[in-house]
Amino acid sequence: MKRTRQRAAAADGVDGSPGMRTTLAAIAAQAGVSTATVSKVLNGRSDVATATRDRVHRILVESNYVPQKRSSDVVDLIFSELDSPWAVEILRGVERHMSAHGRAVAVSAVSGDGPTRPPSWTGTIARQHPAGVMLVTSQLTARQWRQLHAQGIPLVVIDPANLPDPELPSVGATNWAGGIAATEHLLQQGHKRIATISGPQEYLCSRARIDGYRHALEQNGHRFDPALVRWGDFRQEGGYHWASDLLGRRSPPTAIFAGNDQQALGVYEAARQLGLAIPRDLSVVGFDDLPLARWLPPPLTTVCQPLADMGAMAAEMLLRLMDNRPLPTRRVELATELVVRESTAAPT
Amino acid sequence: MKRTRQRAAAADGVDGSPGMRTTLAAIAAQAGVSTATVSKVLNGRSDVATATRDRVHRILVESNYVPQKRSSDVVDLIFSELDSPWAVEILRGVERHMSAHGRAVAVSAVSGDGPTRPPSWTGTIARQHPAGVMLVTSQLTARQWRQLHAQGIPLVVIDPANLPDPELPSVGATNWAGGIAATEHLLQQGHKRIATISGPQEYLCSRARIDGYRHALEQNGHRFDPALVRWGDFRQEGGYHWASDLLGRRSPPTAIFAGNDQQALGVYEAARQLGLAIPRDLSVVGFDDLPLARWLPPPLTTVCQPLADMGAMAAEMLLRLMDNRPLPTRRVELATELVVRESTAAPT
DNA sequence: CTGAAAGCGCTTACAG
DNA sequence: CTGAAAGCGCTTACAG
Repeated sequence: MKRTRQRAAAADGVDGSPGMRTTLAAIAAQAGVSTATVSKVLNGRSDVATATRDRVHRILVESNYVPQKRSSDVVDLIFSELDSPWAVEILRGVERHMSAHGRAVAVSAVSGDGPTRPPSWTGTIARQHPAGVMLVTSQLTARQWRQLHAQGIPLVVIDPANLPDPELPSVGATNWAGGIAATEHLLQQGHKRIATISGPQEYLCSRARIDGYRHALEQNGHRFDPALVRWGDFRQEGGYHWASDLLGRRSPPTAIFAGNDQQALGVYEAARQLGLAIPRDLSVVGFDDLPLARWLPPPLTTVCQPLADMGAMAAEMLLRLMDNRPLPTRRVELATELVVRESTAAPT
Repeated sequence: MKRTRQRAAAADGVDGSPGMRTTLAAIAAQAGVSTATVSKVLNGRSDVATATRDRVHRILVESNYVPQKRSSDVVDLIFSELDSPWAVEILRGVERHMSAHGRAVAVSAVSGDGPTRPPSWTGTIARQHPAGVMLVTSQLTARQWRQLHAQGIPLVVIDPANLPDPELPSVGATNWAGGIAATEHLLQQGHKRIATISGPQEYLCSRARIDGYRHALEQNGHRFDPALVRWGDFRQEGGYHWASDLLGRRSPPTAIFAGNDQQALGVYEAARQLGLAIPRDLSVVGFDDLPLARWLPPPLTTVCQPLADMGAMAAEMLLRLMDNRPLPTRRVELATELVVRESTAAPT
């Protein structure tokens, strides 16, 4: 008798109330079959009638059923793309902090933030029931967050692409301040025509960097000229494409704030093809300070974004959420810092 | 009665026979306590006498006890360092193939192949009981392999640092052929003093590349000069250090085969500081063909190593091992290919 | 502090 | 094809 309450709660699991896992017995009850049959369906045995199998299968999917086991110590780290040195920096910070706390980090990529991403990706995550989830530079609708939240899966976003909900814990960097620092550095060197190539327009960090650029210009009595602004893709290709475009103008910029280090590489290539020397003919500022930045010829002046620290901070926040420990704050922004190297100089 | 055999097998589990997991009941029997007590120790309850707790704990550790649960669908991908764009390329291939087969990839770094690595790291892995393990550029002693093997944990090595056992499945690239291709390309352009900076001397891939370099020289009637060979660290720093050294010689090389792309970046920097233009004053060849290679000023001539494909291939091999499906071969080497760009030219 | 016993979620050999 | 029943590894409320 003493177990009655618990039993009832388990049966309720089907309704998907947060934190309560659906049991095989609940599925069986709903399908009107025995637990043995549900077990067979789950294990792909052949001795189940097709009609029965289909019905059970449908209910299994609808109920987001996951076999119970002691909660895993695996935490998901989900990138939208797994294709840049940028990603390793975040991963390194996350891995270091999580492994120090006995957690494994499962890395995955949900290809493309756009239409290639399956609409139900958050559902897929929820069905795996990880101990916690970290999402990197990802679009997340309020609905998707609710879906994860309802399953009781702790979630932290790193470098959020948008801000769907002020309650959603996230870690970013001071992108706006970084945009200001980059632009003011160029202004101080005497540049008048400073162009910028930012990231995708729909990313928060792209917009913040552009706004910082604009703020610095206007604070210093310069006009913000939309003709000198391009939205890129945060890849070498985008930097190359738009730098070629900007440098082909009648009065080309003398400096380009490249939005990130990878785009700066593209700007270097565009300049090289046009026979422009950096920094003599063109100054370039990046963003991120990837390990390779100091090794480029010439070493890249860039805004350091502490990616590994952001990863570690997000990991710590997630651990707190997983243990129901309080979060000092939901939204953390780590400081960026300008690192002056040899890709910037006074215009000639 | 029908369960008797199974029961006995479970009890035998304590002896660590491959594939058989130790049960809590077996631990209890060995410790001379009830299963309830072992369970309490496992769950850190306080109502266990210290002496009992210690004894149970010792047996738990000795027996490599892992609570049973349906075998996880997580596969471990273990790097010795998680600090280079090189690592993401492998990770991308592994992740793509594994996620297509419903497996999650847990990434970790065992810091340092050397003394900083805990001697028992393979024991740590064994204790987690992952569904499978992939090790990247890692030293593995025969003893360590046996430890994992005894636990019945499938293992594949990517870019093995050494070859402890011909039975150990591994995926590499044709490093020797790549070394030849790089060197012959430079010879064909007319270079006579070709230096090389390889990776750490204890890595198989470093030695294979050097041997290819030597082979190409001797095949073409050139003398192999040890004074033109350096063992690096596969990082920018090593390339920079040894290129500075080589270029400071009385008769400096006119070309450097840099061992990998990151070291090529260091060579670029050394050349830049000495005022040498690439390729006019110095030709440089890399190895790997990281995505950034084509974006360097000038774009780097390099030997393409299909890192993502190597990751995917290793993933496929591991999946086969996990399912007890046959492996066509234990040792796979994917082809490397020279990619000629703008960092090489005839000496002037 | 300990363990017998009841219980949990799930699986399986077998009777029908 | 189905499910009652026995079983598995593990946990827990409770009696001693």
